[in-house]
Amino acid sequence: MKNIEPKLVELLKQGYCTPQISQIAKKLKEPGTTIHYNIKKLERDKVIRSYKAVFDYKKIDAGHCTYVFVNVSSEDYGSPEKIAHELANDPRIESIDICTGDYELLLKIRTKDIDEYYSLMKEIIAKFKFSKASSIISLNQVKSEFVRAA
Amino acid sequence: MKNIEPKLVELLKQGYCTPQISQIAKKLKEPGTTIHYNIKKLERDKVIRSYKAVFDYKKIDAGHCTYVFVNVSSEDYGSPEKIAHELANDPRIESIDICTGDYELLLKIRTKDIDEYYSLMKEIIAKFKFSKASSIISLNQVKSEFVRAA
DNA sequence: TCATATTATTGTATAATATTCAGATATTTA
DNA sequence: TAAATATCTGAATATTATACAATAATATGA
Repeated sequence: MKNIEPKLVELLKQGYCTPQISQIAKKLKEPGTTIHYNIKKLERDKVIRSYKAVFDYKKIDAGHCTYVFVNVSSEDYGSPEKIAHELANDPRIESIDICTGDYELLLKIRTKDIDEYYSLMKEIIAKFKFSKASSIISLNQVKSEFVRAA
Repeated sequence: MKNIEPKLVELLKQGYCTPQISQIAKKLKEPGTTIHYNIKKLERDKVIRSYKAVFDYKKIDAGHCTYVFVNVSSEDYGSPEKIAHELANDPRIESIDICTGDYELLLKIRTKDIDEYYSLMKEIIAKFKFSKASSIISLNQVKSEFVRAA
């Protein structure tokens, strides 16, 4: 058998979706062409960045969710953006923020389990020479990406 | 003129999108019917929870992003889930986690500006009798919902 | 092991949906 | 207030998803 599922998940996690114009038209009781026009405008103006799927992350081996506060190395302290952009390549990192407070970066990380989390952290701490990383583990994800849990 | 934009944003923020089967088929070089079958399976098994849009939140009056750690009231300490589910109704709250550490809840909040943030916080602190709330403001959102910033 | 049931793949036909286009209407600009 | 620009919308068309049926692969269990 072809194992298409992981490829689908990877594509749908970031994009490869599209708005349901006729469903929206029905819901808002407006002509489909009007909805179409307005959505294209939002796309043209880059108000909409992407259309994507939201998963039950436990079911795609990404059920272990952790927030990580990071102090970057003293050399990188002045421009954490560079590291942030490199971290953005990792598909296990859901979000990256430059933030106020005692740390420069706040990461949201999804891994299969705490073991995978541990190895990812060791990897990125070594690679980017973080001076400190402090973790908060999510025990229950009630809402994610504006979508409520089942 | 009809001002459809805010209604579109509200709908697309949580759903009203669908996968682009033929595009995925082209990308993965598989028959469209095979992709269709596999995606329907993911939906049937509730692996996929929703299809939605990701926005440039600055452009939809939601550019002020804050992470808020919450201590709930002593009465609610044993079951923060109840409050979490009520908070989930607010469209300005992107995510809600029950978490480890010094706080019970971690919220991700998107408002137009710090004024709207302030009034929202006053509202929910009063409503749910939080005993403490500690905020970290996002200065730069490099990646959100698995999608990189422009 | 081998028969049987279940699940997965895929081409063809059809249904549903998005998109184009052109004309009308509203709004902005100068 | 006239001209330019942006928005709305119905009708025609193009694209895409879906239903179906045949086939193939895998799992089940005596």
